[in-house]
Amino acid sequence: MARPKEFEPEEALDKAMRQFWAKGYHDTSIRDLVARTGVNYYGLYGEFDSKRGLFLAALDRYRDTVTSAFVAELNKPGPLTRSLSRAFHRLAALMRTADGRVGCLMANTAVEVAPDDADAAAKVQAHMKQVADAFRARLTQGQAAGELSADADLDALAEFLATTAYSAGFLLRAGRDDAFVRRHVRTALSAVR
Amino acid sequence: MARPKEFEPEEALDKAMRQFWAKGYHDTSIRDLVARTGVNYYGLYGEFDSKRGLFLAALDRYRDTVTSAFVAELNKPGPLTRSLSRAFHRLAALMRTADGRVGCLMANTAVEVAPDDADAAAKVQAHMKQVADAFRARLTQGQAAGELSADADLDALAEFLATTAYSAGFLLRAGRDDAFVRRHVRTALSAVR
DNA sequence: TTTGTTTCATATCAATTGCTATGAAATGAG
DNA sequence: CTCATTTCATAGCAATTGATATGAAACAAA
Repeated sequence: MARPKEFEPEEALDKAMRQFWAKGYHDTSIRDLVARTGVNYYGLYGEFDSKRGLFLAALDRYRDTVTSAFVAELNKPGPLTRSLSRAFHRLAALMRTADGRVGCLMANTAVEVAPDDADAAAKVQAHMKQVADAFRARLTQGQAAGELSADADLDALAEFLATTAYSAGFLLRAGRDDAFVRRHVRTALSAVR
Repeated sequence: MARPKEFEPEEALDKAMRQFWAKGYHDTSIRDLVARTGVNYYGLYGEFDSKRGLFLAALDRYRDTVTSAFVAELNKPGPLTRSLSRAFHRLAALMRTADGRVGCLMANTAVEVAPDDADAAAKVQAHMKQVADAFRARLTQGQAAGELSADADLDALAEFLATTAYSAGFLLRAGRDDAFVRRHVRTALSAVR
């Protein structure tokens, strides 16, 4: 018994996420978010409390969509080397959106807001752990299959690959072309043996 | 025949650089810069034209001080492996300032401002080239000394190491501890052979 | 249709932004 | 000392910020 909302919260959150992804937190205003989501102030504040609340929700959505897609790609069957290179290829695709080469929202956030926002920092940390865990699981599986030397330090390699993923996002956002990023990843993967 | 300035331009620029380094561009206000440098609006604008002008000048100063120090460390005599690991150790020290683990100003700028500021982007690009060139020169020297396989792709390795340097800055800013960064660098260096 | 509730569109708020103007203070030339 | 010049300290500017208030519009229950 009331006027219905004219927006889908998930859809609005997705659009807000893309805005933060492209422009960062400080350079995105509420008015930008209103324009991009098509949701007015009332709806935005009613749903997310504040600009910061919306941002934190966007980080969660990023984890549930982009990060998940990457991890899923990594878990697809196939030989280890092919798995890794395919996952990084997918990563590059994910970081190239309609807004351009936006990189990784979590990496961008780690640089721009995490030093001054404990909640954002916690979400970034959780994300990094999630990615490193996914790599570690895949490496463990590969080691069991004999695709990796028995004495390889899986923890170190997993964290290294996770950081390499962030580097790829950084390079794309910094304007390096796909070939440059591909070469970087190829060199990094040469450490996995 | 006039009132003398009460500040040293270089010294003020250095303080401004550290402010941008710690807090980024958008989250630093002119008032923050006035407070930190001790120079008033008149002096700041007379010397640097605008907030953006001051920022661009700060990027130049970073290149001339921090980047230079890193490159100098890399060029110190010694075996290749030791040179590299010592350079990365120095890097970690440079990225830990009185403001905390601030990472690399150029990397931070690449993420936060470069996508929307061509001049800043150009300075970041120049910095990346400078670092990669330094690594390439050191690798070439190492290869000549037989410390590196004859068929090693020096261009790829140099860019990889440059990106690894940025990654180290990223990790520090993201809050990872020194041991984590050290391990990452060690794993990365295993690709240099 | 009436009424109560919720959302919409927009106006408005105080605070902050980058930047400029203003007058007092500090110098050295005459 | 006088005075022109430059810097200092601070007040002020319009514009933008995050956030809220207000009244009209859109529903469903009665």
